[in-house]
Amino acid sequence: MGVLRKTKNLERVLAAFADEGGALTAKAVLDLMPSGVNKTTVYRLLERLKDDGVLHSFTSGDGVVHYAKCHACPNSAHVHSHPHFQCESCNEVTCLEGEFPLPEWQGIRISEAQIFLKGQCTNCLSA
Amino acid sequence: MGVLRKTKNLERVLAAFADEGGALTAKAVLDLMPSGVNKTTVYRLLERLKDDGVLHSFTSGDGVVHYAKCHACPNSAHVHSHPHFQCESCNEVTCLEGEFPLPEWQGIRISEAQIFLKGQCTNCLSA
DNA sequence: AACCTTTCTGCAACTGGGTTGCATTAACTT
DNA sequence: AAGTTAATGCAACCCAGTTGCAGAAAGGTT
Repeated sequence: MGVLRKTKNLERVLAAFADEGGALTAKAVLDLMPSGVNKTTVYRLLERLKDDGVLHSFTSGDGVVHYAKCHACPNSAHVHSHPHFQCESCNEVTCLEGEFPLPEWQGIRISEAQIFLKGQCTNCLSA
Repeated sequence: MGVLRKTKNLERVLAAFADEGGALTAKAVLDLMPSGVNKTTVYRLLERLKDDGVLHSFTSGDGVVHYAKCHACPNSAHVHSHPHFQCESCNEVTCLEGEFPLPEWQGIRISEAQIFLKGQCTNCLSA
């Protein structure tokens, strides 16, 4: 599929991710849209942007799907085994840069790791 | 809360986890119960067993909640930062023994890690 | 045994996130 | 401006999980 037309709603979604450095849930994106925009539209836009490699999605520890911009993603290899992090104080969810060293485990072969960390972010630590 | 009475359903749930070494979803447990048992009952039993420290729950990479027996859990300290693993061939979900070394990241303090790995399990590798 | 109390269970209704089909509207092409 | 096709809104739906309540089963007491 992918995005083919530059609509108002598409620009608004992109603007939302441009402003926010972190990750957003579908509901958070919907709340940022003007009232009247349907949730189906938001879900479809997020899905399309994912297909296009503009966004990637991941699931936070409590099962909520988050979307974030793809920074250094060569469109060819979308690995996204980088960890995601949620601050327990401000609840902000962010992508941590850099790949995570895949752990070794005997007897099994690991091909993919989804790592979700919780703790205190820089801002909240110094506050 | 916690479990107070030894009912048929409770024994059936415990039996399900005794047979399966791995983790089960609420739906999987419900499917193992005799027809007529209500899903609400299963959800409540799982919740109670969690409160009692018999089971722990975690979310797989795609946001599905799984339950598994607590092996070496001192009832006092339920950390469960051990990784969970899903075989991409047989789809079995298991707990990997041993704690995972919490990664270091500069600027933030990490207090909790949820790690979900995918790959090939021992059985499927040798098959 | 019968009786009483409390927990457990089933039911139905509901919530919340997400999806689908279809008719309408808006974007791009010519 | 007209035609094509994508994007949108809407309503209805699916699925996992929750809630309130009435009735059934456990366990204790006599």
